[in-house]
Amino acid sequence: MSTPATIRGAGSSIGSLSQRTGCNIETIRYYERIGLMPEPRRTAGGHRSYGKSHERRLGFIRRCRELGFSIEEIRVLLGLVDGGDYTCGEVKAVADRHLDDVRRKIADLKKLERTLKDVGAACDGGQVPECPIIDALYPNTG
Amino acid sequence: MSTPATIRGAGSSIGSLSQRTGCNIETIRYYERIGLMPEPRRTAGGHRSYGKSHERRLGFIRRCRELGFSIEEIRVLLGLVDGGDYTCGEVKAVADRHLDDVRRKIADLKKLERTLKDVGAACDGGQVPECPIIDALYPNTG
DNA sequence: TATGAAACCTGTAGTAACTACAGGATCAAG
DNA sequence: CTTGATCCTGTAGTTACTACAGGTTTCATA
Repeated sequence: MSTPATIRGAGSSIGSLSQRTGCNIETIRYYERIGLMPEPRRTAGGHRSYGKSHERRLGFIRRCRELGFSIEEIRVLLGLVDGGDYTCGEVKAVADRHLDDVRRKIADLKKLERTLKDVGAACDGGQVPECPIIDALYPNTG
Repeated sequence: MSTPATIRGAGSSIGSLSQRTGCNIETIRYYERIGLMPEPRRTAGGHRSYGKSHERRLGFIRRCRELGFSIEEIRVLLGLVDGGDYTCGEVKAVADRHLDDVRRKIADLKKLERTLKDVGAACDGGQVPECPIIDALYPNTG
């Protein structure tokens, strides 16, 4: 009458939290070690026991990571949330700074893509030795 | 009548190689340690002494890194060059694989950019607590 | 030739964000 | 009570460098 890991609010094991969130076990322990996740209660034998709030928080962290926020950015975000008195402006500042980062990365990669395409275009991929790509990769060959 | 570091083909110091290539000293030593750069000759006192071929090779490595090739990809490329019997096709294969990687990264970042923009749009950045960005970052808040 | 600062040497440890063990304890089912 | 799955801690590995500490060499100047 219940999922194996959640028997009447007794809390769930790290394994089942891992399965539900898609975050692997070592990573959950890692987040605890670096202080993103709070220390959970333990069973008599010392096994970690998680509740709903842990799952929510871990979900938040994972979502942020998917969106490319760094651990330190997430720490700031969580600090605001934990403090409880954050404003929209504070949160938006973090998000906007991050958006700028992402846009810069896109621009860099696009430049890179063009160069790689150009470099590759010079080469027909044949059996001939002395590939023009190699030459192109030597800066100002003289 | 000569640059301080290059006295009559005697080879240049790691410091001047660093300056000419823009690659910092620790990194040059690191490339040597991992086998990308060959061990250079040494002075009587044990200081590294580089020639033109080292500068060319280091230039190649740096250029590849700028283009986002990983150290292992560069190792493959250099292996082909060092072997001397590479074909255009082999080189192009490495470059094309890398170009695919870059394009995948661009696509991912663009998706991310859209999401961050959407998330940010919900927020007016005001003084109000309870920012909608935070809510958006909790996955399926129920 | 002596001196002293700048550059160099080796080896180790730190960075980001995890992942992967080793070696042992606990849990849940039968 | 046994057994196999899961969990525990602690340490080391990953990528591509960077940053020391503590000591030696070089080289321009006095």
